[in-house]
Amino acid sequence: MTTKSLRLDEAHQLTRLLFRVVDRAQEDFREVVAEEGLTPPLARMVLMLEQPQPMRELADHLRCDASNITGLTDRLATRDFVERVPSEDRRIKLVTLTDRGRLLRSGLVARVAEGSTVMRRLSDDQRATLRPLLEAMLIDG
Amino acid sequence: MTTKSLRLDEAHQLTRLLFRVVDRAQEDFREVVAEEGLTPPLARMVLMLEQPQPMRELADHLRCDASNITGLTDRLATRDFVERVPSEDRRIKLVTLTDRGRLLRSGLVARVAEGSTVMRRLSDDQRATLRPLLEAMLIDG
DNA sequence: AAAGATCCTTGATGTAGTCAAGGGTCGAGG
DNA sequence: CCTCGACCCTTGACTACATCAAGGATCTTT
Repeated sequence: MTTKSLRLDEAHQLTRLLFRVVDRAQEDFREVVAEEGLTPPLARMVLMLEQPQPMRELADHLRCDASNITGLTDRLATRDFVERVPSEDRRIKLVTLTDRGRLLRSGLVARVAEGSTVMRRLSDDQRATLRPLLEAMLIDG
Repeated sequence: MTTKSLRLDEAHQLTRLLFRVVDRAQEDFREVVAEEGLTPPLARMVLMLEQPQPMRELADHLRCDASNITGLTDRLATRDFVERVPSEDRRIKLVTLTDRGRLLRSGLVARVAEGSTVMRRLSDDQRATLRPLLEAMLIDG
């Protein structure tokens, strides 16, 4: 019983710790993408566009309603970062990066990786230790 | 040069991995608090109210504008989870859990700790390994 | 050819967040 | 004492996200 409540307490602490890391990581992300004038949802969408994607696909991956994608796409399109390209199946529209969008995306990719202060604080050894733990946390689902 | 680009690539991968964990953790949180009829911002506020807090304090900790706290407090107040209690300094209002709010909060604390599927996937050993890494990621500001 | 499914958009609605402005309160200096 | 500046909270206007319900266009299946 002592053992058990101790374990529970440890679990709570570790969870809190994880949440703080989560917060920090998001904040880092937000700051980085804000430098490019983007909000996190817009940036995530841009990052997902290495290849042109059907809007439906984007909705599935971002786990949101399809109608939401319409709005995000509109906002990116008015800034000339993406355009809607018709697909063979004419129901489907492929969201495609413009030249300007590709430039934006490559900048984002670099900055996001470098800008994660959370990761920068770890040594190479620590990173190597971390990787399998992160992978374990994602098993299934 | 090969070494360096390899390191960069590893960093990218690790960052992506971290982001997936972050996503998963948030999703877990959202599901758990949704069971209590709360959105994440409302839940975070409730969790912060172990003791009554000046609204200003809440704004600082949640890193948002003070006016935002007014809205969140309103929403929690109409559901009778919190109330505004005057402080000695009459400029300050203390957001305080009602009885119903305290009940809600203790339920949340338990569920959040247990509901983090991300953490449940780790063994005790893995958790022990993880902790110092998380701590390292948070060093300073 | 008709029925049903799929894709995207639109309109309505609610939450969350920001900023600017303003009223109430406190504290310090004249 | 009293005024000025600082601080706290609220309001109003605005934007971004997100959901749902409904609808038009297109494909697929029967």
